[in-house]
Amino acid sequence: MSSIREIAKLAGVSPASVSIYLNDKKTSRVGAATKQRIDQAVKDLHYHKNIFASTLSLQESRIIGIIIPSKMPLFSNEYTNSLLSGVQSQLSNEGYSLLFFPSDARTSDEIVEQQIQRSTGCDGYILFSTGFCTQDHIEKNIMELQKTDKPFVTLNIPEMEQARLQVLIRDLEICSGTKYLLEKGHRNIALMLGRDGGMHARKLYHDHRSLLEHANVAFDPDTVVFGDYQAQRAYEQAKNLLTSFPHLTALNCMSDIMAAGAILAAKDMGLRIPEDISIMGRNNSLHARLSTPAITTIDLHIEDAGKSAAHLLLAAIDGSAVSQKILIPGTLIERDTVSTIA
Amino acid sequence: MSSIREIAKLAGVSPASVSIYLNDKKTSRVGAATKQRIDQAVKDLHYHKNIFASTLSLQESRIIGIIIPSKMPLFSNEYTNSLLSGVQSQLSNEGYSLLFFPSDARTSDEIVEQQIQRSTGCDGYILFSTGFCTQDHIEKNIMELQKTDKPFVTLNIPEMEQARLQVLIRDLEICSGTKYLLEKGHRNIALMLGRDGGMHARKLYHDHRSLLEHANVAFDPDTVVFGDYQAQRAYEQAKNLLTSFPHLTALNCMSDIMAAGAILAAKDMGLRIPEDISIMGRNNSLHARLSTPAITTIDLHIEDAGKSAAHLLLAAIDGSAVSQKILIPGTLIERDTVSTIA
DNA sequence: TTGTAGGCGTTATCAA
DNA sequence: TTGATAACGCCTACAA
Repeated sequence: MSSIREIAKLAGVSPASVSIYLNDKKTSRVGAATKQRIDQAVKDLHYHKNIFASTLSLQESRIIGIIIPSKMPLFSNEYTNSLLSGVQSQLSNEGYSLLFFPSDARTSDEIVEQQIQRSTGCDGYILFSTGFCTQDHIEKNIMELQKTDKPFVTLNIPEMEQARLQVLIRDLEICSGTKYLLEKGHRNIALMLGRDGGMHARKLYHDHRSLLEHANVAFDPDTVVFGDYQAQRAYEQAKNLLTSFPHLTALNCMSDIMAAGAILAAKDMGLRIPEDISIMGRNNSLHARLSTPAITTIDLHIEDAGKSAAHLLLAAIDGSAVSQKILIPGTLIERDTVSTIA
Repeated sequence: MSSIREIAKLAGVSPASVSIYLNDKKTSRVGAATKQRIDQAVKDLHYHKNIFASTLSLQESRIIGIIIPSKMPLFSNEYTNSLLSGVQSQLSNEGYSLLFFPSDARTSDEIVEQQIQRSTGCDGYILFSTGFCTQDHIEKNIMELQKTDKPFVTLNIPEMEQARLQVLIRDLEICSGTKYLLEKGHRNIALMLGRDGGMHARKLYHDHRSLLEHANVAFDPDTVVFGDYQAQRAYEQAKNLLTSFPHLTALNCMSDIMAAGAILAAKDMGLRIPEDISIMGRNNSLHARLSTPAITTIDLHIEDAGKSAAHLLLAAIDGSAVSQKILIPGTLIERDTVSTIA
């Protein structure tokens, strides 16, 4: 591992000159001939600057820590991946790297604590929420992050007093699938949610219920089920719902993948979609487009949310943003799984 | 940003004692009373060890660099995500972090060069291949990686002399979808590939062709198309193929998503699957399972491949692996999109 | 135009 | 049981 000193020796100059030249190729601080010798030495010794040493010296790493408080394997969830994709593309544009930390903890608050332990030196953080995060844990996570004295933005986490920089995906806070189904004349709507205890699922539950009540529709708690975001589970739950509540005319699913599972269930029961049963997804993922029938869904603009978060964080790092909330609204995508009821 | 020195001062001990204690809580090198004072100081000052400084001192970062030579946004491709998921879960178990680098370069060789530039200090690398990588570029990438003097493993890259540590997904080298279709009696098989120029696509092309020739089936180059791995493109290409070559009985697609696009095309043309046309996918992704009809596909065990790569890299880092090739075989998953031809 | 010296935070060696 | 000191590789202020 060749160091700047070896380059200096080989080129017959001082380490300072090498450093200055390599950080600013067109500096006038170093002569043309010297520059050439340095270039040659760099080539000969396969020199690359050690980011750890330079971070230590500059007190700036150009690395962003990604905090995802989940015990599931990373990169296995379409939703989080889209968020990450947005974050990465934006950060990459500005020359920032992304760091993902290990953790062997069980609960989401311990995971975050461990990850922060291994993260000192990052220039900032993005905190994701997951189905595992309870309100308590998130508050703890935010406090933990605040102690680092580095900027951070919360992404896709329900509104929180404590967080200064937030990007919110609005449709996770209002249950607009239910709203749409009501407009289409549906009155018997089941709701299929993600993990119980997750903040999003809870919020959706609450809003679903009040939307129904505002529309003077009786609310039956048994028509709301919590799952695990997986198609298989949704398949089983949809079957149960459709047999237990035959008067149901619509299933509002928290994700397209759950909707796809529900569609399979309905088909297997000999029901036609949308004539016999309407099914809403959420996300506008590829599954929604490729399904037959194509799934009516809500585009959450997840990637944009990721980009916004990255953008906001960079602004905070260079000091131009102090406190800000960005709301990403959803867009209804009407396809073939919802019928109108007279 | 409190340092070990401030902790030492507050606790009334030397930095050395603090360091030793924090790295080994039950050391006998530090007295019990001292330990307590250190713990208190750590709490009071929100101290976390600076990984950059510690890396510099230990010459070990416990960070693995992930090199993905693509200009597409990361985390937006199901295939790569599964690979990454395997890599991350395995590495996380052993306490390693993952680092993703930025790049604004255009070609895959420049991307890798830039990324390596920003990576010195990582303990090792995993090099991914992408549809953008030509043979030339990959060779250059490997050479570049070798110069770092750190271990690296190539993942999902066709066999390469130069690389010492490799994990190969076997089915990307033999076109087993075509083999299966031949066994099922098909003789008129079109092949729908990913990006032209990509090494995998080329290899598949070659093997498809020789499988046909071995079976004494005439090969028509016009029945092979290159795409972009996207469903939309596959949809259009499938329509073209099915109109231009009405005698076709099967479409072998390089990915499930392309297969899903092809299925949509066939349906739109009024063809029944698999009675009128058989369609093979590859990957055994969620799309294959959720599609109607469910797609017959080849499970590539992508996540396992990622885990193997991580495992191999860790073995190389601790010196127990020097040179090794791991082959991940594919498994045929028979579902509902391929018929038998008498 | 160039070199010297000190510091970034942590760790390891050696002496007390 | 503890403390002083040098080293990891880079950067920058200051001196030449």
